[in-house]
Amino acid sequence: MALKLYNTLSQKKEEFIPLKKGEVKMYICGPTVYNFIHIGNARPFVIFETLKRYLEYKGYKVKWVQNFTDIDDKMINNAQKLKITVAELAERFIQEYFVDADFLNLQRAEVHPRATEHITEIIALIEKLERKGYAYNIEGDVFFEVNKFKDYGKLSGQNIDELRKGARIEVDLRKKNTIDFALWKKSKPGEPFWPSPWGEGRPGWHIECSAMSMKYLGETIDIHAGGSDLIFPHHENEIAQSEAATGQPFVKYWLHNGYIFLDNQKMSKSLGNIMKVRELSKRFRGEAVRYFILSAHYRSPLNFSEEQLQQAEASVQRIENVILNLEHSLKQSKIKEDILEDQEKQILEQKNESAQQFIMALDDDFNTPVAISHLFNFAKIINRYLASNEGKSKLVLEESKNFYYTFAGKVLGIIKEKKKTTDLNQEIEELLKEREQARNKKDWKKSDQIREELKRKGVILEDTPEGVRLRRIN
RNA sequence: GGCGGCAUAGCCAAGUGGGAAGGCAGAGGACUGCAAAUCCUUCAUCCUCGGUUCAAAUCCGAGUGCCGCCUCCA
Repeated sequence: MALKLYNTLSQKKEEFIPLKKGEVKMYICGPTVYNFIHIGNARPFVIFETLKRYLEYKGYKVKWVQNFTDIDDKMINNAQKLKITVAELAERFIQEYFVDADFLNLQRAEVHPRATEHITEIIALIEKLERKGYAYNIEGDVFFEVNKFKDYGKLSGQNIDELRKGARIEVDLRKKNTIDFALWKKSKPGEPFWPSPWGEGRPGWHIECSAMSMKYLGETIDIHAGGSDLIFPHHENEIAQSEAATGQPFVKYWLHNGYIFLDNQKMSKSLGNIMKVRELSKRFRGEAVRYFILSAHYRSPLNFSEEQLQQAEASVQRIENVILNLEHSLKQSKIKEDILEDQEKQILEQKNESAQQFIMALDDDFNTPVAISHLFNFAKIINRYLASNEGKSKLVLEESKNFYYTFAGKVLGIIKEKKKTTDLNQEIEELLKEREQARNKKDWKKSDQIREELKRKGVILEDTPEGVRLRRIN
């Protein structure tokens, strides 16, 4: 089955064919580490990390790079405000990023390069552009001359003349053209700087991604992804500088996700309508936040609300429950080996069908909401089977469990392996025994009290026809 | 002004020509000592108006409302 992805460059869904068979090189624009990330920042990280998981599931070897922007105006301003150095600020928020990333169940990229650690490569790239006549130096500021790059605007569908008209930015009159952008910025007093052929300064914003993408992944890569707001100018400029320098296509598939809205407006730090991931982590589980993000198609807008997160919690729990139900049944005595009845053969077929549908959905431009719906479809089927009183087939239970661990766990990352409920402490064991005795005596009051007490200790107790079942509150 | 997106149930969200998926919430029922979990049943004139078609949520046209990018931004 072929994976199709919507390529911003062609504005069409295209079949995904990697440059090198069996291997995928992808670069995700990471955070500028001047503050905590918010849920809008987290969306592309979750989406494209999930895409990476899916590519791996499909058997690709994925090389995934995600950068940290650790030098720019915002970094400098915030460092000044906090009275620390830019480097200290970066260090702090890189650590904080990883705390949030772990909460979101994000796997690490193969490399997390930082702009300031690649000044040599950046300078070399600018020099190359200068040699080829695409860059010009004015008093220590180096600009990219957009008019020299004929494909400028191909990603964002803009043409140069319109861009000129629409320019709202305060224009640096020294530039040859209003839309020329900075490759290297001369440092002002008090700002961090690095020596360069053009004097002391620092890299422009766009050049770092070009330099690091090329360094770790090569001149042409398969996938470059980020939020839609990066299409212009960031990614447009990356294309210009990279392709001007190498003469090669920079990226085969450009992927962009839609925004997260809060109060009907794009969530953004400058508007101040943000919800930090750190804030959410105090009230919701990472699984639920992940589910929330994956519950809409990645290119659609997604509205943030507390209610949405609560619904996501409940939905995740339904999937966790089906796994719990399966595991509970597997521990029962009435388990059958091998022999399958017709009904059971049918269930296995339905499981395969659901798996296939799940894959088809993701193959169709990574349609996670549809994929998720198939997890629920099969949940109904398997729960129905589990609710019957007959002996259960071990094979059916195992395969079903596997289905969820593979798709909900490994691929989507919306469930984690649970702490084993078997490692109960002695106190809880005692309470369980006590309650069992009370129930035998039909002392419901005491029995209910103990159930309440267990709940306070983080264990939810459920009575089933096959004995008590325990569930941990996370 | 240029480029682009969105509008489907109480809430979320798929579907882009022929059955309106799925989740959350709600209602009723089954099971249970009670809960919980689970199962069964139930829950949509697809923003408006025209048009094309045997057939439209889906295609075309007009309109309404909301939003984004063109400035740092995921």
